[in-house]
Amino acid sequence: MHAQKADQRREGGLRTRARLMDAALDLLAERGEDGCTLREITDAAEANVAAVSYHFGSLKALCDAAIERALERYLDAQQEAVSELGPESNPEEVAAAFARPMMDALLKGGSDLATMRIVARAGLDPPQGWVRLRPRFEQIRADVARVLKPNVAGVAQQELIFRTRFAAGLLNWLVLAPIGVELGKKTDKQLERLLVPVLTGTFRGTSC
Amino acid sequence: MHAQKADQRREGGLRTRARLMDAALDLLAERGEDGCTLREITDAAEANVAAVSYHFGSLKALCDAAIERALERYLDAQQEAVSELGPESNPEEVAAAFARPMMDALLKGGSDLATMRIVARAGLDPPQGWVRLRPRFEQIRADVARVLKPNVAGVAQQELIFRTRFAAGLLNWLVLAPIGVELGKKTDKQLERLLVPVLTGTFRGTSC
DNA sequence: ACCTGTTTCAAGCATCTGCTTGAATAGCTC
DNA sequence: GAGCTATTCAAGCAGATGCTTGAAACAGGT
Repeated sequence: MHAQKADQRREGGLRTRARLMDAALDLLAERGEDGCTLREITDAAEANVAAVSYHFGSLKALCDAAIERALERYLDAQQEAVSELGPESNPEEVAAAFARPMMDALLKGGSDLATMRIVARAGLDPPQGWVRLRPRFEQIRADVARVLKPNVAGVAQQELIFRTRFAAGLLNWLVLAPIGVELGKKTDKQLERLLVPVLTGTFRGTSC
Repeated sequence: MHAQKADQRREGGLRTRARLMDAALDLLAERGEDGCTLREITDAAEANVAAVSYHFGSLKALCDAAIERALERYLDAQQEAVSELGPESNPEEVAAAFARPMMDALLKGGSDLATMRIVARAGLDPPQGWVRLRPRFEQIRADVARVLKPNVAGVAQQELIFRTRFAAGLLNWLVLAPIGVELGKKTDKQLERLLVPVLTGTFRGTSC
């Protein structure tokens, strides 16, 4: 193929592909994988139904791609927030860092919140590419538990990992529940004051 | 109508109605309201498709009825568990009582777990009859917050109600998430030892 | 035996589902 | 212009969806 510029010839194609992706992201966040139809997506993206088959192969493939992108975005944000913790961080700081991506999404709304809602749904109903991403989730939980350990007396590492999963579950539930949208109208500080103590308590359990 | 026994003539009809209800409960718990079809339900209930229209009017009406029954079952169990708390109960006892219905469902599985899964889904996506049941939910949260108040220093009643909502959200997430099924294989004591400290921490926040 | 009201059933209807198809459109090179 | 390739489009297909229909089956009462 003597077409170095063959892919550039039609940036319109890429634009359609991106619009489909964005539309899928929104609808997946709203209604989940079942419940959003091919025609809904193409209508929202202002594209023809055949565009999905052409660009992604199938509706399922498009959804998988959108979900995987959402998961990766979340992992990146979460990893960055947690990586700023030092070995001397107390449980409150860990909770604040851990909740940061979800809180930002709640406050900002839009496609950021959509991303987090997809992540939360993926936690309830693990998608195709879950296996590939799971190590990253486990790594983050292990990191959090390691930082937590010195400051939570008499609780085994394994149990701290469980508590981290519960904390993540709580945040996931929040972005999916109506109360989450409600809390998203508050200010950053208000939300933090409400959420961080709860997560701190989740980490610490009955040991103070 | 001179038919005092007209309703008794066909108890078979009631049996079909009940089978439809049970099948709907199971499928709603598994897949949610979207995602379970008329034919799936009637196949599971070994009934004809027309039976749904005949007994309930429509698929939606059947689902609404099943969801409402699940919510009422949950509210009864929750209310009973919480009512046994006294004004001197500490946060740990409150947490244990509050989590009792969900923990029982996880351990027992079957239609009890199905009921709780429907409740959890209803919390994320409030159904038709939510308005009618909401006061009972609010009453329970207020009761829990009132018992909690004397033992959680310096936290406003309103914030304790929020924490109770978070605690409920955590339990709801648990019955929907794969980890919940996993934890259901443990013993009652093991599950309690794992869950109650976390919920206690959720209630207490950073104040011990 | 006949009637009456309740419940079941097979068949079918209109609509929506995901996906395919063949033709049309547009940019690029020559 | 012609030729090539990438993209878009209207139309249509087979299957699934919720629901309706008219007939049948059945248990009583007369």
